[in-house]
Amino acid sequence: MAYGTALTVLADPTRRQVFERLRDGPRPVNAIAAGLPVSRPAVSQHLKVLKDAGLVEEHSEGARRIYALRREGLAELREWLDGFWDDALLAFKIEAERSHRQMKGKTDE
Amino acid sequence: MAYGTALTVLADPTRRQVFERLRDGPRPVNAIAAGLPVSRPAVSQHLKVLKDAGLVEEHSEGARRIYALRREGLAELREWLDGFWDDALLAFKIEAERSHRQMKGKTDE
DNA sequence: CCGTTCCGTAAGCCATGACTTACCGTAAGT
DNA sequence: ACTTACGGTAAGTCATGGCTTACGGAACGG
Repeated sequence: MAYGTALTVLADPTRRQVFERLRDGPRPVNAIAAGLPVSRPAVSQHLKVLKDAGLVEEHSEGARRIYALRREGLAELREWLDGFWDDALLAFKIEAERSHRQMKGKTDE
Repeated sequence: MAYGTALTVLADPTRRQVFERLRDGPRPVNAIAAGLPVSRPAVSQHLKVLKDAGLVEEHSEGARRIYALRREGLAELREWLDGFWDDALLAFKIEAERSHRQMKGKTDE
């Protein structure tokens, strides 16, 4: 149940910011922490949690640690979410809605 | 940023159990709480949180409150997740895999 | 009515975890 | 070697929130 891990880990707003900052590409801790409302060690701790959860990966480049996104870490969470639309037809409808945001169907709401 | 709300709310394991129990259809609080490792009031509290987050909806039937899943509450979270695959081609592949998996009804793990 | 079932709310306890500061090792520049 | 950037780890503080028990009100059956 790694989707549970992903949910737990991404629940924290600060940690989510850290994670989202990696969207645009790998970065050293420095660059990630810059501008964030918390101290640099706090960011380090968040990165550790993210890494343990398989959501980021890290490699050293000299003195710096470069962190990068691991999209596969989100896979199980995605599948779990998809599981809520288990009917194929309904799933299709959802997909369509997502694609072009226009549904005049009979759905409530 | 309602996806943040959804993440926060679904991060708790017990609350997630409550939520998942509604997958098979609407249920009164009674039925939801049965078998869970926490007290009935705890379940009520979780349901309130879920409702405030737009993840479930509630209507009264006599003395009982019936709770039901609101899949739309997951929409933003889904979109946020999808946003991590911003390359159109890659996104398409993911969609295809998702559809495929659902058609087959095959569960992996 | 009276008891029972249903469930939401209040109050309080307690563990979890997100921060801080302080410190340490390592890498590179001079 | 000395120094300066980089960043992980330790220890301790404090707020958050998930749980419990206790209670109260609403609906239904007898």
